[in-house]
Amino acid sequence: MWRSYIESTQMLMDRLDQELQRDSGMPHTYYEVLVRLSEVPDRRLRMSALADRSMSSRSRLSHAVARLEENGWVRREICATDRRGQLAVLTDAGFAALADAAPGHVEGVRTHLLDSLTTEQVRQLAEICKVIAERLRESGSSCGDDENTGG
Amino acid sequence: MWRSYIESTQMLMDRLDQELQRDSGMPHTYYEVLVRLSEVPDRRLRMSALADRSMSSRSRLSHAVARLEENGWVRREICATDRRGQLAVLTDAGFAALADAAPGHVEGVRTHLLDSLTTEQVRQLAEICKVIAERLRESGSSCGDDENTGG
DNA sequence: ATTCAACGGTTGAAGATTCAACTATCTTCC
DNA sequence: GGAAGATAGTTGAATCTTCAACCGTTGAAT
Repeated sequence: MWRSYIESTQMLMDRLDQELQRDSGMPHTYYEVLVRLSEVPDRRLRMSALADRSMSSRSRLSHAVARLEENGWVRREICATDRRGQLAVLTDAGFAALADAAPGHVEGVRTHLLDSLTTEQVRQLAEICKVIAERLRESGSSCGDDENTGG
Repeated sequence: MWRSYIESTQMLMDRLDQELQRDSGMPHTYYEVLVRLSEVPDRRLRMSALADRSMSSRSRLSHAVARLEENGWVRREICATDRRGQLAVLTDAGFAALADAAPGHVEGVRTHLLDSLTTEQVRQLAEICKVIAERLRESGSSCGDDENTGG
């Protein structure tokens, strides 16, 4: 069963990543970043909040935003209330790029995942994934990169 | 539902990868390569067969085996029947490294995945994953890297 | 006000993955 | 035998991820 899990997950993600890369020139993880930003009021989010929502380590996000910034899809702003903070802001160009990439990606998800399953199975999978994520979050002493408390 | 899928998958894999890296100094993909080799008679496999079984692109495997070879865990042999072919052979040191890493990894899978689910859910997930993988394999015009027919 | 630990985020190097050539061998067909 | 094309696998460059160290800021205790 674990074997099946690895297999299907790896293949599915590789496929979607490939399609997304081909169609929009960005990896799936970067696409996720844009998505999360697009869903939030003002299309801006603190780096750490964005990292959490996109299941990314802080340093990964830092690099990712750096690249998205080069593309003109995201812009950084300094946080007013906390001078350590940075806001990642989705630009209009970024929103456009997302709007451009989304339909194809959604279609891919449908084709490669949803269409393979019965309605009942989709329901089951949703429940299963929810439980797994919750458990991982509970037991999750570390989700980011630098969790070192000792100095 | 897709959201949950991404979330749980990403978190689960990241976690297991992290644990495996910490405990055995190798990423999950490399671990997979060793596993597949260990399961096969003579512990040796053609590169392409190994790539298929470990859900890896050919070039990824090539790099992976190069590194595993540096570690002394895998060795290459020339294929007798096809001089283009290479055999990847699991060394004794490689088998030992695998035997050393396996229990912790299995425990991780149990803790982070199986223990979160009911018996029924495990059964459901197995079926779901099987279907997804099958579908992807059917529709899979490209699993490797160089699928170019023109040249 | 000063000190010190914790927080928020970045950076550079090392490791891993992808992409697009590329070499060498094998197969097919004439 | 020889040309054309398909196969097996490798390589280097570019990209992405991780790891560990780092800097500046904030919060809390004194």
